[in-house]
Amino acid sequence: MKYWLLKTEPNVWSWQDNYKSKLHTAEWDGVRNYQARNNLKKMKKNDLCFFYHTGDEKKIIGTCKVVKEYFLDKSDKDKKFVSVMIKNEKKFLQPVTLNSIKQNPFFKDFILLKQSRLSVLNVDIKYWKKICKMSNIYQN
DNA sequence: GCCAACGTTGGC
DNA sequence: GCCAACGTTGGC
Repeated sequence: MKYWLLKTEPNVWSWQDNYKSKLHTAEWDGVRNYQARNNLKKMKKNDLCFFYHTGDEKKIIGTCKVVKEYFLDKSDKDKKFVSVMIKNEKKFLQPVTLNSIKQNPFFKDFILLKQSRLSVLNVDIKYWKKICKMSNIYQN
């Protein structure tokens, strides 16, 4: 089981938009960066992802689950990029802000901070657990 | 709105 | 294949 982080500009596609979709499930499309695409291709069914809002928000809103592994992104005419299907899981009681992550030295090697332009990235389990604690969703 | 950090494109 | 010029992302 792997953990990921998916970035989106909430004006374009938000947590709420995804939640309003049938079965809270929607296609994660529009990725046009090869490194991000390669990460999409590594995602397995039931892997979990953080749902991150960029722009004015810059915070992790909640978690979602990969319910369908990668397939061709129909919005890409050149057929080079792929999508996955994701389903909303848990909305954080307390969204975890980029700022709070940056403040904590624990996260100094987190890819989120090192490659600010990468929109689909792997999350080490130690960061996953720590962020879940900060969100007040999970007890441990 | 600016700009750093990347990515991409196209001339050579 | 190099790299200058240009385009994009996303944090500030």
